[in-house]
Amino acid sequence: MRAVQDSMDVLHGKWKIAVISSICYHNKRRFSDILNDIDGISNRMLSKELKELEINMLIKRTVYPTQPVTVEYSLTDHGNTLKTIINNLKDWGIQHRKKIVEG
Amino acid sequence: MRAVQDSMDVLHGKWKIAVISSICYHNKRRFSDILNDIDGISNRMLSKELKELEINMLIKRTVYPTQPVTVEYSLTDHGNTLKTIINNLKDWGIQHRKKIVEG
DNA sequence: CAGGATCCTATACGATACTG
DNA sequence: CAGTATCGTATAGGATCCTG
Repeated sequence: MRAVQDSMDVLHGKWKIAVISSICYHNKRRFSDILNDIDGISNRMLSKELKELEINMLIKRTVYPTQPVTVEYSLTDHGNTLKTIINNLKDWGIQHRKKIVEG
Repeated sequence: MRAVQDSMDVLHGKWKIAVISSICYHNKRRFSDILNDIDGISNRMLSKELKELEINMLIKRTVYPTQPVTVEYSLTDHGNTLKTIINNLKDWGIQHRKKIVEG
């Protein structure tokens, strides 16, 4: 039970899983790209979520010294282990929507 | 991506998964029992979470006409389909904790 | 481009007291 | 027992503007 909470401590918030999914799907992804991928997210929140994900070692931030700088986000090996959960959540979400619509 | 969000819409909040886990583990569970199972939850929040879970058809509320009334909560068939996800989250939480501790 | 700073609102959550 | 009502605080999140 505590273990489940440990997971949720990392995945909480409105956008965290969407951010991970975006990076995961594209392998590498830039700030502005993720901003476009996720409908409704603000730069403030994206910045905040990315920072938290990095602290939790789920994503890696790479800076290239271009002008202006280029920043790429990618999943760490540890972050990649979330794929199963994300897929499960996706499958269950589809099931659930069907269930709710059917009544 | 939308599907993942559909799942999170149902599982959001500080206690939802803990409540489901409590009921799931015991098969049937009463209000005061869940209150004791989950460390830190208030009756107000438990009431709120149970109501939302019932609206989303994940749990079933059964009232027995004793004096005072007895109320039992159990998972619906649909609620039971969450077991996989909860187990995944549990396993991942353990992995993650290990990772964080190791550095 | 990749954010940071600021301000503001909404909601989540907690504590406590009360009721059929 | 199984909640509801009320109140107060904290945090999440949104909008906008600014900067190296």
